[in-house]
Amino acid sequence: MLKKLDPLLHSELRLAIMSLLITLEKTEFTYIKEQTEATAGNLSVQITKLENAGYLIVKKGFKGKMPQTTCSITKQGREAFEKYVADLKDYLKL
Amino acid sequence: MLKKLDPLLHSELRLAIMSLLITLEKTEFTYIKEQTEATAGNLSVQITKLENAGYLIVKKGFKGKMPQTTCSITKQGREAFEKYVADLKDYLKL
DNA sequence: TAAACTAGTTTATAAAATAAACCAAATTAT
DNA sequence: ATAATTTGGTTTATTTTATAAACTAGTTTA
Repeated sequence: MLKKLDPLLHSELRLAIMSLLITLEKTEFTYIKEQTEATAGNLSVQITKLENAGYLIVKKGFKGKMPQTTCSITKQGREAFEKYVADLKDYLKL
Repeated sequence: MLKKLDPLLHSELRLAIMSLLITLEKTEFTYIKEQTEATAGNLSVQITKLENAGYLIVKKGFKGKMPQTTCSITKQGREAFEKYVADLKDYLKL
């Protein structure tokens, strides 16, 4: 029987965000925006969802005088990602 | 850069349907319903979407006196599934 | 022959994704 | 100096999607 996929990760943009974070460990909002080609609004919403789930943490500071938001993945987020990959493999026949 | 995922396949239920069809080649509606634990209504809707996209074909007949709907994957469906798997691998770091 | 079940479809509702509008401050041009 | 533009976002509204509820048509069982 196929496992239920984590609905929080089964979203193209959120998966892309997590995919970046899993290799980069710490990433700026603007960089994620560039890489994913998402709109800022959409990105903001999806990052907040991942934050609320405890999959990443958001730090707000400044780079020079400009505001800067950085995200980093949590242990919980990493584990959720790995579980998602494992669950999905059954669907993909991998 | 991450590839855009086929939105038709990036749906848990539709992916489960395609996942069944890709190995079984021909499958009854009722069997898909059992395996996926989806409601009949939801399943009917999602099968129609896959049919409209040309990813599967639906045949209606009878098993004894009872109506029977069977689905089978098309070449196009198989190719779309394979492309989806390939695209998704980048997200999953596989 | 009435009640319950099978095999679905259609339609309505809930949830999710996305875009549009907005805000505050910084930078650039006049 | 100040007006216009850009940066870095958030909030809210709209669209899309997923899901569930209600319905249809016929069959089997009591």
